[in-house]
Amino acid sequence: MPKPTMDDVARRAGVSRALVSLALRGSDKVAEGSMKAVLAAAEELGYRPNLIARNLASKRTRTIGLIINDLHNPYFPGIADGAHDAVGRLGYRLLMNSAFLSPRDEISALEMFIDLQVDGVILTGGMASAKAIDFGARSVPLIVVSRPLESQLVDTVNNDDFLGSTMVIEHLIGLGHRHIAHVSGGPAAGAPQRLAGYEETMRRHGLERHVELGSFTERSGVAAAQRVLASGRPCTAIFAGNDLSALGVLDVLDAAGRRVPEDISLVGYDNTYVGALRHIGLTSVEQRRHEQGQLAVELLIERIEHGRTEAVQRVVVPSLVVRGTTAPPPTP
Amino acid sequence: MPKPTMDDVARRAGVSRALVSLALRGSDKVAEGSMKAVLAAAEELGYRPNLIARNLASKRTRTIGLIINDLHNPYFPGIADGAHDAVGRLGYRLLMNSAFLSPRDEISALEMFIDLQVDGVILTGGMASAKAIDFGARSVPLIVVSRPLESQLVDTVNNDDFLGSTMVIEHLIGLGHRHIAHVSGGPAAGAPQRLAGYEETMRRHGLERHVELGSFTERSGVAAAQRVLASGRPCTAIFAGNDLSALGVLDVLDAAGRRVPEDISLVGYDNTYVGALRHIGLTSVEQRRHEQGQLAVELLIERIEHGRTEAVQRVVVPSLVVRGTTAPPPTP
DNA sequence: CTCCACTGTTGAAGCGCTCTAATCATTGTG
DNA sequence: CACAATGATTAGAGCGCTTCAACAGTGGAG
Repeated sequence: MPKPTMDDVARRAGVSRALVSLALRGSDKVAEGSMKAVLAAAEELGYRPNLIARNLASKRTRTIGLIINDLHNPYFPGIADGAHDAVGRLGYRLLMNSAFLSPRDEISALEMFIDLQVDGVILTGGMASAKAIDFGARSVPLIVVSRPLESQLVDTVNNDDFLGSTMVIEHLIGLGHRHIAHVSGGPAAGAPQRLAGYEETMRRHGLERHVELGSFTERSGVAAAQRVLASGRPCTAIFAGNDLSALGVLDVLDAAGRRVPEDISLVGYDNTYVGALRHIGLTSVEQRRHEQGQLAVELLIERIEHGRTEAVQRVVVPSLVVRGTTAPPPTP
Repeated sequence: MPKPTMDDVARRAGVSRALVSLALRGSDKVAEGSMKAVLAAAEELGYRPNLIARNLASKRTRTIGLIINDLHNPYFPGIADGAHDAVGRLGYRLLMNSAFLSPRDEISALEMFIDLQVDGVILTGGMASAKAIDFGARSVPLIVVSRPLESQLVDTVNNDDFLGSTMVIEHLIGLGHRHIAHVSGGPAAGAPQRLAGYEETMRRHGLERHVELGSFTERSGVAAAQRVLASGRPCTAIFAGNDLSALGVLDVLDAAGRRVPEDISLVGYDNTYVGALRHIGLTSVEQRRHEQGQLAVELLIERIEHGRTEAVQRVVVPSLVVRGTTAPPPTP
């Protein structure tokens, strides 16, 4: 049997389709009696409004699309949680997709959301070109989270990566480290800012820089750490661009028999639950993901409902979380 | 300026809307010349088909909805990857949502997909009632992954939890362990089967059982491990129901100064990348997630395109991955 | 030539809803 | 008691597309 439509409900309740439409959306111009009749009829028929038809007719979807760059990265769920909370509170729906770490998939996820006419899109992390993002922003309110981006069109929410990175290096220098290597994230979201914070702070303290390229994945952390060790350059501390790559670094240090933090200190970024496990106890930087996710939804809805058009850039303040992987360098 | 519609393209190309529709979907009954004219016109206008309208008219969406039980659990991304691959290969789209670990959110995600008229839904993990799931299955082809479920309506894909669990216990017993505690997952997906495998195997070997209730989260692993230690019962090995809770157990053992595996062995389930980190080196059970994700999509499309209606239950064979957290028990 | 079978194309109906403007029913006012 | 005002309801157009039946145009068979 085909699904009941609004007409079926109308017939059963003895009213017009228009009234059913109003009643089901809780309009206050529907008489109490009619309201009850409609709700009863809908209940009896097991009626569920067809969102496709509704969206087509109303040209609104009350839906926000969330694109997660990498499902494997424990950084992102916190953002999703924040978005989920805000969306529920503000009467919207959430629809998610992943970029599967590929700029191409990222763009097609964005296009899909645009074609589905979602009211707004949140892009987290990711590496799609700024041009592609701006292009998308011409079709839908768009906000980019956890990825610093210069744009006249899209809003952004970020933690202050430069500051967070500076805090890390100051912490290590404060402990007495002079030889600090950085495993960068390359072009990944926020990585250039973290690199800049590292370089600026090292320079300010007159220390020599040592950067190895990574990509915010565990694998890249492994490769970068191997290069650090192979380089033969003195190194008493490694600042990895994110927790995930720090875990890769940790693996290599373990395998090489270098004790953490006795022989070498290690810091990550993102304060993920994995790093927080006591067994790992990674010193890291908290980004306030939940807040970022909520903020993103709120900003988006500001655009959707109040028609704001000038782009805003929101920055949340990161904080250093000191755990067991950092200590003074070994005394020679 | 409003977005161009199909009529705009038709006008510009000097053909009818119906022909544009055919051309854009690559029909072979469109003359070469018309095809080119239509594509050119669409290109020039920057036309993108409105999926909502298309879906309404065609009553198909070529979209599969994937509901992930817990974004924080590193188990699920592997399933999503598998689904993503299969979906791309078979010409469908993927849309995701999370149950945010809540049966209520799980059901509303399911309802949302139904209301959006997706062609099929994949439910991973989760704890929604079988009744609710069967109800949903009456509205959309549904498949449940990584959660054993008896149902006449929905397909399922699982690893053989009973077997996997048996392998774990046999491994521990083979190492010489006699006092093996199990941190179960309660009613969580697959947990009862793993519990059964534990109990059956222990019984068969004439060993005493020791079960502490958990819930497949890290926190629950912490609490359960504390109870194991506080119980005063002898225990040389712990089998946690999944990797996530094993990590919680590990935390407690670390804090209590119990060395793993010298004092106590630890096994997880799921073979997540976190457990695989050398620094942790958790012995675990591989579930072939990628395969499960692919299989789910294939089964779903079988229903969608070939109208299969009898439910099938697919089982993939798990395998034990021995790492550094298991060793013979300490000699007294 | 006529007839038929194609190939390519189109008009129009319709998917299930929303929303505007018009209609109907009821009440209050002078 | 006529008339305006208010409240409740509905007809109908329309959202942007697909689809189906119908229709030209072409060419080959008879």
